[in-house]
Amino acid sequence: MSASKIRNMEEFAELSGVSRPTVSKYFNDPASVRPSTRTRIEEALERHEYTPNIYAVNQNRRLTKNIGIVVPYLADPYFAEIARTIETHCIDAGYSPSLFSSHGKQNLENEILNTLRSMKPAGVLLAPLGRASEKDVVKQFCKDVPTVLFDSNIEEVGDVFVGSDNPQFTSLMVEYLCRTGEAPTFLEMETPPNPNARKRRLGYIAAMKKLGHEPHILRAKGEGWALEEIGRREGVKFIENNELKTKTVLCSNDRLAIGFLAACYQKNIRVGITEDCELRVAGMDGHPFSSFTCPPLTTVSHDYEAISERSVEILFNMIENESENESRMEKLFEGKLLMRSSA
Amino acid sequence: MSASKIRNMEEFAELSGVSRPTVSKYFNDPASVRPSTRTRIEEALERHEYTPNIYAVNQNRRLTKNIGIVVPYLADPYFAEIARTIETHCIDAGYSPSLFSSHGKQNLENEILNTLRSMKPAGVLLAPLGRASEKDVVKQFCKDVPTVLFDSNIEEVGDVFVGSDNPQFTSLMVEYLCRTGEAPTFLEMETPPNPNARKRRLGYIAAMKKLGHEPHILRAKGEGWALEEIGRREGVKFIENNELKTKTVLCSNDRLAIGFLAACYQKNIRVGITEDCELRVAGMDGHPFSSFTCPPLTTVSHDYEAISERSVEILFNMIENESENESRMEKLFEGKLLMRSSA
DNA sequence: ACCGTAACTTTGCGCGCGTAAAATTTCTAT
DNA sequence: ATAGAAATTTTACGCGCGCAAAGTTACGGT
Repeated sequence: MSASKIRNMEEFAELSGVSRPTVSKYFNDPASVRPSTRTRIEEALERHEYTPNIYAVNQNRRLTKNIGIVVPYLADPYFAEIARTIETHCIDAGYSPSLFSSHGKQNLENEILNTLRSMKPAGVLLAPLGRASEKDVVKQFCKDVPTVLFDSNIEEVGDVFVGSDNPQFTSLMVEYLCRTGEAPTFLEMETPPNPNARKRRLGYIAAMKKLGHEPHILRAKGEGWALEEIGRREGVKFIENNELKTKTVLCSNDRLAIGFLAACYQKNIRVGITEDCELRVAGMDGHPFSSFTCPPLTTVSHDYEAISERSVEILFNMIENESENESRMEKLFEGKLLMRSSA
Repeated sequence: MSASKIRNMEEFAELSGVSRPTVSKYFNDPASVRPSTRTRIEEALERHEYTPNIYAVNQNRRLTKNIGIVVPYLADPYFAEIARTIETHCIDAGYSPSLFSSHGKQNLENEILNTLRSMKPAGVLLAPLGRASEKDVVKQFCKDVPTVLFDSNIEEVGDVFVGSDNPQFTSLMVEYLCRTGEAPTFLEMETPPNPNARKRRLGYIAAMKKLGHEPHILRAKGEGWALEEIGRREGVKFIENNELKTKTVLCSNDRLAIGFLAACYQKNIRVGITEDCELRVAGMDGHPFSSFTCPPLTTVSHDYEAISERSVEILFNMIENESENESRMEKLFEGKLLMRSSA
């Protein structure tokens, strides 16, 4: 708000009639200086527009106020959504979040971890690529930097994992599907990009056996993160080859389900729970777009809010307590069944 | 790769048998030191694992190597996709991109611009909120920092805008729709979150008149970025109130169209171009999910690659040439018609 | 072999700020 | 009012590195 721009804290301190270190103290915690002093600084601040140089600040602070957020694939609205929530929580707590996406590539994930390391962040929230992650690299990173793993668990890596209870997802959905109709066939990726898929498959098998049904699994070929495309392409094949043994299909995740719905449409198969429908299709994740498919997708939703809130909370605890890493901690949240009209 | 970790450039210089400033020079441009010197440094680098402190570097450099990327809403796959492409281009050019999302909120956009300013970035690629942006704030920012505006234009703000030719989008689509069937009704937001919508409406009106049709516009009520939800909710209303005067609907953007398709499904209206369909629906944007709707959405796609590549290219030019801001420059790209089965 | 120039390396300084220790002020209890 | 403790402010130093100027080395022409 002033004509004269301040160059540094020294100058600003002079203008506000306080010594520089006091000003420094004020910026680190306004409540830590005497009210009268604080007022003088804040009045000067209104007149003179000054912000401490973040680079100088970060160079000298033992620990920066930066928080790294890493997701495997930001173009996936699920991650975009959860990143958004986490980001907001960090800002509210007075930290500066930096968002990174691995874009599904291992080498990029490694590079990001290196960049992050050199940022000396107070902590990092990392959703690893999973299967494609270089386990040793991630492990070492977790040792160097306070890190909370989320979404995708890597065995024995890091001190904390926060995510969803995948077996619960499947058993919940399988029970629902069996209760309301025919037992489901399971559709998944042959080589899933992340380890949650495996847990879901095992959960499916367990749930089916428990209910006295024979598991039946369909494996879609394909690599990478273009799950919808894979779901459609492989879905068409399965339909054409008549490999759908049942009238109910449970997809390992919503994006696959969205692709599979497109396949059904293409092959003129009516999906839904009404009389005139031939097939029921369900997904898992509670993908932001799952309520706009035709028909709207029945799915099990992550507890987005709880996962992101808890991740951040735990990370802040780690930061403040310099956490003695006792035993590895896993915090899992249950999913919620979203009954819509596809199954 | 070593046991002893290096504390600073001084130490590393000693270990590599070169003076510190020479090492500094090497890190700024490895080619700027004598080959023999370079070899010595690189050999030491293999033995000792050292990275310059980015904060110290950025504090002292006239200009950092940081590039800011700001999008209005990262949970929108369109922006996620374009951000991803831009990010990659920046990295390839040796810069460090930082990604920010305004999450549709003006105050967040302003905060981000402030953060960015204090990061002393070499340049910024900014997709402003548009209507919701605080014009003066953005304008001032563009004066302070080399900035390329993309996606959403703000009149007289900044030196460069790169985006799509919205009128061309609509005229292309209107012509196609009229050629292949009934002239379209236009469905848009009553209060669109960004200014492209206005250009599209005007483009629609112009194209319709040119072809001798009376424009007909439907306005969906609602605020914010939940476009699919608005498209569905309002779509249902329009259908129930019988406000669709024609058998063809052109939506102002794909997300609205996706919502509208859901509305049609809900109201049991068959959408498509085959005999048995009652309605044709088209969108605009080439949204990543538009090919997985049921039916797959006919739309006009942005030239994502061209827009992101050109934006970055222009920004780098501005950075290198300290560009004398001649006249304001606008670079518009044409859209490509994606004929699918919804219209 | 010698000199001049270009290319490179070294010297020396300063960037803007955090922070420990010293000096000062403020507050509390008598 | 006053000593002593507590809270705050000041002094003094260092962080790790970029950069300009000075010094040194390499190289080509004669």
